[in-house]
Amino acid sequence: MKAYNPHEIEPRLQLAWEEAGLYTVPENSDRPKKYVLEMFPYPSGDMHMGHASNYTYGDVAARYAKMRGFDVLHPMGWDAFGLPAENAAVKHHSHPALWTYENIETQKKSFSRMGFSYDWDRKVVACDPEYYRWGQWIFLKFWERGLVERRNSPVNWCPSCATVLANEQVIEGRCWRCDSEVEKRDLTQWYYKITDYAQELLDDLDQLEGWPERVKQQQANWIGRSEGANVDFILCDAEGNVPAEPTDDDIITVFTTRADTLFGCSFFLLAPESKLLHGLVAGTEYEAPVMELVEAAKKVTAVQRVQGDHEKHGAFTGRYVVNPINGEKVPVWVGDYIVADYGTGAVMAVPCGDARDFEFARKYDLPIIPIILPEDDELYPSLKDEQGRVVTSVDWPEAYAAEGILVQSGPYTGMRGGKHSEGEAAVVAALEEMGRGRRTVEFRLRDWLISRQRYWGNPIPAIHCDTCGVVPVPEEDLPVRLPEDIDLAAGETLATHAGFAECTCPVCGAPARRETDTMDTFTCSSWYYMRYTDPHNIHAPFDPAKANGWMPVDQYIGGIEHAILHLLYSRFFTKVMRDMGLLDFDEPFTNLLCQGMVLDAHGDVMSKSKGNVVSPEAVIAEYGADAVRAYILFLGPPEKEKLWNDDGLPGMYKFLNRVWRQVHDLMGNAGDETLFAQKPAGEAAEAAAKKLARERHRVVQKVSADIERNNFNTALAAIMELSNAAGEYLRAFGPEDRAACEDKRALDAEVAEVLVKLLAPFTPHLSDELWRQALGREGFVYDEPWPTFDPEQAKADEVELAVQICGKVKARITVAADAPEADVLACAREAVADLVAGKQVKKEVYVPGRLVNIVAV
RNA sequence: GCCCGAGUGGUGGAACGGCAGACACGACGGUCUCAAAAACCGUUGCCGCAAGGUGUGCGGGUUCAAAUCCCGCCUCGGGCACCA
Repeated sequence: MKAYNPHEIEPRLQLAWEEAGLYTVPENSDRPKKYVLEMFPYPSGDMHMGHASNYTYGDVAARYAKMRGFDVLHPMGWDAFGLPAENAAVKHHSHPALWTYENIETQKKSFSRMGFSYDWDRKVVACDPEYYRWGQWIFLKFWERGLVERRNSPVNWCPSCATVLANEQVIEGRCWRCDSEVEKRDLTQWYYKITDYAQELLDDLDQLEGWPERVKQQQANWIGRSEGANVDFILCDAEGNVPAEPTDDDIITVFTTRADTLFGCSFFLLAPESKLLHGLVAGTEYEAPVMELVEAAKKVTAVQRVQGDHEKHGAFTGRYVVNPINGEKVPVWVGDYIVADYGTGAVMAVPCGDARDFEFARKYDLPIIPIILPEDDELYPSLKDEQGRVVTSVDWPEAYAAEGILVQSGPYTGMRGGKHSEGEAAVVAALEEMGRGRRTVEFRLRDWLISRQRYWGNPIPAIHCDTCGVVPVPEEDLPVRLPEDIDLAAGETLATHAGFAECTCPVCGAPARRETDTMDTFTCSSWYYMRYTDPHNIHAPFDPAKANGWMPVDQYIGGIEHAILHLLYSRFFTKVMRDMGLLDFDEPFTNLLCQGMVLDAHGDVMSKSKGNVVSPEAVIAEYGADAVRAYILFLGPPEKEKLWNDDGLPGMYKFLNRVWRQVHDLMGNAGDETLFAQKPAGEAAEAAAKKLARERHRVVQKVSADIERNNFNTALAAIMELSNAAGEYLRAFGPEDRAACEDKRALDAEVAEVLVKLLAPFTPHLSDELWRQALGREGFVYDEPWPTFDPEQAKADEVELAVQICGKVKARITVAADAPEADVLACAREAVADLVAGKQVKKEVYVPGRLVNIVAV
């Protein structure tokens, strides 16, 4: 027997697997399919521990599925567009493609060194024109379907990245990538109208039973559906007179979820960015203070706002509107806490029921009219009895936003108020009746801003023509290729590049300008998983038959940081492509596993600046890929954060060594390396043999179930238990003892095979080497069927039970597993007879295989 | 503020409402060795010499039985946030 040497085995087998095309998945077989996918990486440089763990989980799932008889699609690729490549190009005076492809090669080698079972024939690289042309094609199809829009509005601008960002890419007012403070700018940009799918994106979360609850919750939060009503207020003069026939210009609509509080509206607010504002104050004494506030509001950054407690500011416009529910005149103010692009950008203020309005009313001494009270409030009886009493702001301690009883609310007084309340329904019904309100739903989700002012991305296939306007690039002209001769270090961009923008209008043939913005990299990652199903198609992004055959992804694995971004966009793409007739399913990812971060031993994030980074390459160099894989899996459940402690790795290496020797020993070819101490065979020894035979079945059952639940750590623990049982057995019987007994020879061979196969998804090199070298088999263990088990044989014929008195363990008894309840109880009573003596037995509970509980007092 | 999730030995972590701490790491003791490494054996929640007691963030409750279910807190992590 040779000693276990991963450094010799692993590279040799990796080469053999590659030469055999082991991971090339067959098309059109009659086996069931399984699509196992890990989120493709950004080619940032070396493989880090996050990659290693993420892809190890996927590899176990894929290898297990293959051995269970599935055709397994398990591809890999690179999310290759993005800013780091540009920054590197500037730094090294080279081209982003160079840096990108170099990193891809480095990572690809690392992945192979980990022994991952990827079908490399299906590699997808997002910056390859053969891939990105279809991203452009999808853009054109979205455009045809009215899902592309170019519009001017305030957008998030990252000054450091020199580009705009999507809402999803702004985290607490900062750029998701470089952490710079994001500014608001008014710019004309390209959007994908994801809001058209807001309702379905929300509803279909319910279908996703295989997704973690927190991810669904986060998406629901982000989509942010609010049911409410639009209510029309009408501009009036200072006396409260409204035009007899109000036109659209006289109406300002607000969105509210609390129409029930309309009687408490004491002022009215517009966002500083409101387009109506200037018309209301132009030429009046109010113009100056209002405009001053508008200017001041522009200077408040998102970061300042997020950091909370930003004091509210407002200014009176000198104008009034009439409240449709009671005809009351209320003043119109501008308030810097009103969000311009949510609802209508105008709000009815009800200070008694809203903390923000309350704060504003206090500051500017505006009336606070109490119209809703908690049922047990002490003011309630007095207000209820004395209709018409107006309590001033001095009397009213704080905003009451919860459900309550409406007071001072005309015909609605006494009704329940609150969101979706009786009062709310009644008020909206009345407004609808008079044509001054209607039910509506608002979403927090904004359209997806996809244009970026960067070079290293997928060019937006559009052309600007002076006569025809903005027109699409004809399909046959795709792809719009990125020019290769660009000097980013000298500050050159697509917009300043000589030649790129130059073109002719495809409609009228006149000289025109090409769009010089590129697409958000998240457009590339929104459909790559479909491309894997048909990666070399030159006529279409994919053949719908192939995509429908493999999709949806059965098991998707990636980081929690994409809970919203990538996962929401991908769901959106899937739904649009379904509506285009390309796909016949609604959701791209059936089961989602979000892995937790790998942290250092103290629980800190690994970072270069902290100097606490553990490189997978370095530990592979010491212990081999199999030990690293197994150790990662053993650290804990995938979805939890994992603390990497170098001290544990040698332990895993030791375990693999032990299995190596045990398998050889079981096969009778350990030679002088039979290291296990010999004990004379006897009754205890026979018990060890019996236990091993039982464990062989029990452990296969447990490992199978655990892998299916992604509990890889406990699956490995169970394999260790089988190995421990094998160790006891091998210590009890020497090679000669076993060779002389037919039953034992059979047990030896069976346990050796089971150990090798159970470990195959976890430590593929070790298993595959043992498969041929120790077990003397042919082919690859990857192609072998997963071991089966017999639940009957997994059961022990004798069990130890705890005997409790009132829930406290007082004794233990051993009984036959199938002993009748009466016998077990009799045995239990006897075991604790002295403790029960003189007491009255009230109840006896027998849980087979577990315990007997005697309740005696 | 709203919405999720998590608190178990020295450490990572196990545990369909049924013997808490599986499986490991570490530590301690031992075998082998001139010695060390490797390998192997044993001990290891806490208090206690022991009998025994006690124990899953804290306080209650349900139950024959609670880490697990319910109620109220505390702490930590994550998401959203002047979203009307």
